Amino acid sequence: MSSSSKICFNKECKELKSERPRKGWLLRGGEFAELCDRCGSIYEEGRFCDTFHVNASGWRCCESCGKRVHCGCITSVHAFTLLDAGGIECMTCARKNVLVEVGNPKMLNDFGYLYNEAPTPSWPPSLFYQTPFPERIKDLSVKNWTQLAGSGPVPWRQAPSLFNSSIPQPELRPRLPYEVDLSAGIDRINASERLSVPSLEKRKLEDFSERLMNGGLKSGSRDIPENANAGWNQFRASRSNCDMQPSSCLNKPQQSSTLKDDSSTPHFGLAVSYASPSETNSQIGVSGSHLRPVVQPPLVKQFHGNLPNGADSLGETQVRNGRPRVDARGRSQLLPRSNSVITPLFEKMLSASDAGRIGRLVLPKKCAEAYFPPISQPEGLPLKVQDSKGKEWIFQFRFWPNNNSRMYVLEGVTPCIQNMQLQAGDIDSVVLLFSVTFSRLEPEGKLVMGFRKASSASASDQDNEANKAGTGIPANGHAELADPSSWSKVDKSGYIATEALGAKSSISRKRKNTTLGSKSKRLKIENEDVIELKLTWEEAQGLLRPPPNNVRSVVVIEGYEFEEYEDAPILGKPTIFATDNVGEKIQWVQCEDCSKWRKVPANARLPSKWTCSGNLWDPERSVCSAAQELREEQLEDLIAPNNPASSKKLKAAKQEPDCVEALEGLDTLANLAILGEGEGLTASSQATTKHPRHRPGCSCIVCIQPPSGKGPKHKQTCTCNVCLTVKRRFHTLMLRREKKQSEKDAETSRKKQQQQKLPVPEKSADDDPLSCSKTGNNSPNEKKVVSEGSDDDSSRIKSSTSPFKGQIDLNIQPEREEELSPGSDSGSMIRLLQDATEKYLRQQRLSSSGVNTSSVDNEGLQGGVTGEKISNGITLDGSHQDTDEDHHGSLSVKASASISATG
DNA sequence: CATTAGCATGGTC
DNA sequence: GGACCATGCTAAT
Repeated sequence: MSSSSKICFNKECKELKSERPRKGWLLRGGEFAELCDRCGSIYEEGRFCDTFHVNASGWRCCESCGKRVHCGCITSVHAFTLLDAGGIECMTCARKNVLVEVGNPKMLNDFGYLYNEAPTPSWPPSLFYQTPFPERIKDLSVKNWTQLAGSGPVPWRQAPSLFNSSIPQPELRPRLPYEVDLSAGIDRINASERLSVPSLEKRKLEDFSERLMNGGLKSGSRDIPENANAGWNQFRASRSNCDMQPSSCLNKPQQSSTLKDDSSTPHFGLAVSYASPSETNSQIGVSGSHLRPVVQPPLVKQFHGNLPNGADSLGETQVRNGRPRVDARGRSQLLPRSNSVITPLFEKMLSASDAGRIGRLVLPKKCAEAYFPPISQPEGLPLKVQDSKGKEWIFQFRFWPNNNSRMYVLEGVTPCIQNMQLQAGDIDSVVLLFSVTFSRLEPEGKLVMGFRKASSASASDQDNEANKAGTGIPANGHAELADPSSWSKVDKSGYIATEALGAKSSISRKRKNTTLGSKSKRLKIENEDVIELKLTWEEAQGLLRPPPNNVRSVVVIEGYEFEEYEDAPILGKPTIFATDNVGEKIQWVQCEDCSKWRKVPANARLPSKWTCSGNLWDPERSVCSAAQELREEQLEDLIAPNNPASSKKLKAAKQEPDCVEALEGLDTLANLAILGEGEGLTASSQATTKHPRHRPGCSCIVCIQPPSGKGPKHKQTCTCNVCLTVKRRFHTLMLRREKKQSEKDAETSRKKQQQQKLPVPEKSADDDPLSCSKTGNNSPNEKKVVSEGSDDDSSRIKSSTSPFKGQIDLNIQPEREEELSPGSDSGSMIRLLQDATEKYLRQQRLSSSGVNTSSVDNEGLQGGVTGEKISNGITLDGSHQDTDEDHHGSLSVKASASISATG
């Protein structure tokens, strides 16, 4: 340990360190070299090698600028990057080159969201080093992907402001040459036994360098996928797949040759990075960083809070998503070392044809339309996807017309699948044992693909999967994660448990009769146990605690403070997070001895063996003899939703997610192994068949989508959930807007009237959007519209100025806002909107003399919707760019005119 | 002839 | 019966 000596760590220097030694480079041991002031300054100025290693070997010249760079010591390890073609490049040049590309705003255009392989400009030098810089270059170059993919602007997802990061550019000074892996593939957190794999240690040292600070703290954008599965060094394989991934290869100016072994030995980001900013489980504000034993996730303190976007992004996401909070929570849990979040999108069991040589992966239509860029041409577009190893693939995302509908496929997946070692030889097992998952890395919008091992080993041992005692955690399959060679076989994506079950059932069925396969292949999650598993994922995150010795050192990196622990975090005492009656976050913990539940602060970190005596917060209840504060029924309420046994009742669905944050389930940790990709958490209620994360009632873009295909799928009188939802939302929106507008009008009118000294008209007429013109509203802003087909004079509808000035997102899934374009089933949605609009107008008419309420949802919807068009006044603006007439442009509804009456 | 691309068919929900 | 999707089939390369 550098600190052990009082002498400057620089062996060329014999000076004593000052009281506060200057920090130098990161040592292999995870500590920083402590230097004397002079050396520290020299180091910081980047002159260390120039000063002390002048005569040392290892000097090379930058291929770009010719500058001499010392490549032979730990100090300068980050000062250069290896070029595929040989030679090295100083980081200045490397960065310059990268940034030039990265900084290209065009990357953010159109497909930037997804294809932006957007390495952040803030890539730390170390990344270049550790991970073959060339790889990064490749990534960057893949920006061309935009063009590849770009068959036109496809606002599927807005490009994140990756390049607007306020995060300061890292200095080029060498730093943290080793360790610190924040990436912490959650999936890999799991079992410690894996951690013990000897080889891992080395790997960790060599591969996991400072992702924590660099990747995690700064860029973050690229981290998750890696941590999800491996690392950025995995790209090499792409070489062998060049033919299959033309773009990828073409865009790869440089290949990493020096690190290719990396890919063969996948990362084991054992470190845990748990930062759950928003989540209530404050107990773990940990993020892993961690140095040392490969196995340990160091805890990073305040990780999120310090992140530029961390919590915010999450919060925003939650808000914007408008999804069940559980989802958000799940996501928040998956915030390894950065503010990036992986949003599980969907998964698909691999079918024989998917895994076959044809290389076509059939995508569930709804998912494809919901989460992939809209495509209007059958040819589709190239889709860049990063696999769990960090390797990038480009698939052709396209569709085939099929029965007036579309059949979406991803072409060119074979190499990927093969690469994942899911390869044939046993296609059957591939089909049966794996599923592919798709997630989106936020905010980058990058598509991340993962393979999940639905079942481990051969079908014969599937039984093990059934051994999901309580938590339903597959008994096996995780150990494999520890084995690099098999790593790729195991997916780390979230829904493992689910898949395991699904796979299991599919396996058994399929083995008997392949024709039955499709049934099980469907993305259905109907086993309650699965739900439990997913819940446990969250739980697991709440179980990490600082290691017993709690020997920590605080390291400030890039302005962020990290707590580093020598030992791996331990699994803490399972607790139940809740909110007490005064709204404070607390957690309930059970005494090891008396089993009574005690209330402790939410941020209390409790040892796994916690007893009442440890109740420092409530002296009165610091002894087992003290009565339990929590009543049994209350306890049940708390536990039930999360308790595997009781969760079967799906009580969780009724629970306020905020109240119960975590629960028991150490077993879950094992599950973490497979929850790698950051995917994982799911809602507490049962998933729908449409989306693993979605529950009945979910109104996300996927779930709400009307059956796709051509032609109206929903009649105007349809009262299905989708229609009702759309209508309701639309209605609500209209009401709101109208109200707003009315208020404005009222204000305007008042002013005007005051000016004219005219009697103030009935306020209600102005304030109430529902007050139709009958009331004699003379608002100057009032516009009129003929409600076609109206058969009564009540058809006068005052809507004042356009309630729809802007676009209306009926999906209330902002993340899809930009994607609501052509490819989707917007046609149907438009129709629904029309219906809703009509409904609304009708209601307005009908209730013209009354005050409308917001509870109109259904009644209004039920009643006589005619086929009348709302072409008057309201423009349903669908830019019909899709060749498919049913795929209208967007869902945005623009009512350019106000609705008014014509009598 | 092998492979690929695209469409069609049929099973399942 | 419609929608979805696995997969078969065939034309094209």
